[in-house]
Amino acid sequence: MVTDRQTLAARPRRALCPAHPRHPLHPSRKPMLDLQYIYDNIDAVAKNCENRGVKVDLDQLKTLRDQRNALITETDAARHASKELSSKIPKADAATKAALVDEGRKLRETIAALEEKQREIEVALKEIQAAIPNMTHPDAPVGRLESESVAVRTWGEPPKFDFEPLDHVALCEKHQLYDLEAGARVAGHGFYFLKNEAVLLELALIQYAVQIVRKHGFTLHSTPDIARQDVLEGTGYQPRGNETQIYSIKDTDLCLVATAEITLGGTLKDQVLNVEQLPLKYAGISHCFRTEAGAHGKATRGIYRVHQFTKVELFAFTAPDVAESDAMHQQIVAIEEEIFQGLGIPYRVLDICTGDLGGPAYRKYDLEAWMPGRNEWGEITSASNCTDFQARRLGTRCKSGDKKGTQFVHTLNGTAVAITRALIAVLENYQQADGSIVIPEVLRPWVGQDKIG
RNA sequence: GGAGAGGUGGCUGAGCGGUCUAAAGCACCGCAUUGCUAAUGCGGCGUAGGUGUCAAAGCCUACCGGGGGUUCGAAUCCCCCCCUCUCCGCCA
Repeated sequence: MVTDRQTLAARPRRALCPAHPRHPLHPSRKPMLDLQYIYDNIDAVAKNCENRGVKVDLDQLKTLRDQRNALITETDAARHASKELSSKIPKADAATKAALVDEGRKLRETIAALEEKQREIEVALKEIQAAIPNMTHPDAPVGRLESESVAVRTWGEPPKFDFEPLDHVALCEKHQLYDLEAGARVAGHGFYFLKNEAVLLELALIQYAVQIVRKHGFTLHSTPDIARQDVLEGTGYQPRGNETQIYSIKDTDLCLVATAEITLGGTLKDQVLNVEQLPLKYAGISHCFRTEAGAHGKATRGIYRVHQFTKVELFAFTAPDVAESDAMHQQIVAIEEEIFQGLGIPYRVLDICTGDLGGPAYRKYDLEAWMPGRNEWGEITSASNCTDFQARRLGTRCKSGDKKGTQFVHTLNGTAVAITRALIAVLENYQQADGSIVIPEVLRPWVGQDKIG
């Protein structure tokens, strides 16, 4: 994912918490850790929250959990009584019947009151539960600051220019590769027209990425660009509210997707799979729409941070086993690296530190490309292993022959190529002294020329 | 967008206000039996939560597309929504 971690990856929590569990902003709508797991591993969870810089009242959670269980027992007993009573009514004579019906009516009220109480406790409980982030891979670097993420490896050499390199803004203007003014006129700031070779590059990058991921067994999808609210919620996005990153369509429950992670993850919402079907490897092409709320003033020049871009995304469902999802995570990162190595873009791989993981990720690697125009590294991809955190909310489970019941699968997502960021990296790294831009070898079959200008 | 039909357990499919604790069949598993393949009989066969236990068994509750309502009692009646199929309209 190419995204501002502060705003999207962190997925800020709601400010207000409406009481109804079905309310779109209700905390239960977020992915979360299993309640029983938290209860049984309270110390480990507490330690993890601390590492991630998240404050949670686990004592309160424990209290509420006990209250909840007691209430469930009580409510179930009341319902049992009610059922028993009802079954007597058909056989009763008229006199006792009236009395029984009356008693039943009272029982119904009791049950309703208990249920109401249970709901209240559940709301409070889930509010805490939803604030608890996923557990963390033992090898992930512990740290609070973005700078504490660890560069695990670097590939390629930042190009040395014997001239003053231009940034993508200058390059795009010079070669008429985009039209920001027209974009703003048509749709507002943050929207843009790609033009000329940039259009060909966009198509070429998609083709190139799609060919590679397909080679690695990812099933290609071109996905809807909109999704229902409950799909957004299932994948852990907050569709509405003040700080949302998501555009929603008025008077409907539809939203513009921020990534194909949402649509691909949604494909198996509430499904029970057979463990033998796993892993499932999906790739999706979609447009991505992001409001970038709260991101004003940060790198707003050009197309580094925009409200819409096109992306090829990888998504995987694996067996509920950390060894499995870990291996898939490595594979996804390897594919991302293969893509950027093929493009000849220098990059480094960051092992994201605990404080910057966001809620759902168990571990996350970002690729940052060298961007000469910024004279620094810039995020181009992001790959997360969400273990079962997202699947719990999505309701994607699997059955394995030897085990009773079902387990939540593990989900992973990663960027194959996000067009705007990749475009910046290509343009800036391949610029020449004469102002022209060389087209990377691997893209030429689709671009149809070897340089711009 | 309009009209009609329909969504029930892994699948087929009955039930249309009161042991539904969901019939039956298929599939699947176990046992028995028949010298093999196969057939037959018997039993089992879901998910989630709670309780219980060292663990389990067991017991309780919920779940018949989703949500809400009526009722002592709802798969069954009422309202809203979603989806599928057929036909019509519109359209790239």
